[in-house]
Amino acid sequence: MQGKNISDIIEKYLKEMIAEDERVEISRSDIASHFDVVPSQINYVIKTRFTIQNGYVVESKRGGGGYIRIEKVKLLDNIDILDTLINAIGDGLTQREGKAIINTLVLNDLITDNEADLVLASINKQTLSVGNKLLENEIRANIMVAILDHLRYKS
Amino acid sequence: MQGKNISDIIEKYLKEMIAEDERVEISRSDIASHFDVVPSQINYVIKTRFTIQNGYVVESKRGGGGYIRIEKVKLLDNIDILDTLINAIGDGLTQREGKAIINTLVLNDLITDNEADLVLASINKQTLSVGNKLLENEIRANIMVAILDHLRYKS
DNA sequence: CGTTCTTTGACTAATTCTGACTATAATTAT
DNA sequence: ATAATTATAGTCAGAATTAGTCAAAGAACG
Repeated sequence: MQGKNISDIIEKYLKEMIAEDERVEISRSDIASHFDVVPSQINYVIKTRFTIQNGYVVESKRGGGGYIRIEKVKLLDNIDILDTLINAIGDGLTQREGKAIINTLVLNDLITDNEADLVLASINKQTLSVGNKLLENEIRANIMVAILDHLRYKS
Repeated sequence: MQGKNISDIIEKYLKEMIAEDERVEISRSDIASHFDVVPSQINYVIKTRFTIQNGYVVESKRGGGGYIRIEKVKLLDNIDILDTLINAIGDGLTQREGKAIINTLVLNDLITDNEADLVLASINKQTLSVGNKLLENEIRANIMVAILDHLRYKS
């Protein structure tokens, strides 16, 4: 698993940093030049090895003082149901289906009533009205998946 | 909110002043020379970090004895601010502006940290990515307004 | 062999920094 | 009073500095 290619080496390097600090902020170009690879390879490493499924949350900022921040989060136990729901969503979700999912989340104590109300407001038909049913359902699906992904861990 | 770029440092400095006094009056050129930047950088810092979305109101005066006054507003005292925010949103909202608003809502105890995280996931750039930035910002604006409207009914 | 994973780089996007030019208010000179 | 001068702050566009995307080429794997 280690050392076969440069991506694995960079992965190991970053994970050693995170093992110490739980949260790490890097400069993409610094890491890239340290390992003598093109900067976009850092994006590749992050996209393939620091996913939320693996328990990592990544944020970044461009411009002067820009950074990539990688944080290790603790995944919760209930994630099977989340995977199931995400798979069911696919790339489209109607309002009715969305409401059903939110209901499930409340019943399983994954979100509170108040949180459910906010999510409902977000995925509401009028809120997402965009003159194209297919696109609307796709956006609703994206939002729902983002929320389910967030529920994978505790902040 | 780090210290790698000078704008963040100036932001932090000003917020420390405001933390003490709730309202602060500065001389643009003094601050600029204190941090050794051009004066217009102070405008940049204010425009990007002390907006109404961030919960600040800024007034200024030119000419002799001129100043820039920054004041932190409280949503509780001032429920009109919700309308002001909705107005400011108009028909487009960037991710950055959205984050600022959500942060302000948390600081004013209108939503919890968990609720904020869910809303953040909803309005995230990746989530709303639809290949058209104008449309993306419009959807984000719709979501944010729906949330703010919901909050108004609750209180 | 064909498939999947890795590497590369050209192009894009976001954010910050800078300076020339503009606008406004107070003070001083006529 | 009015005009000229001085002292502030504002705007805007371009340069500089980061990071992101995407697709094609190359390597490894089965």
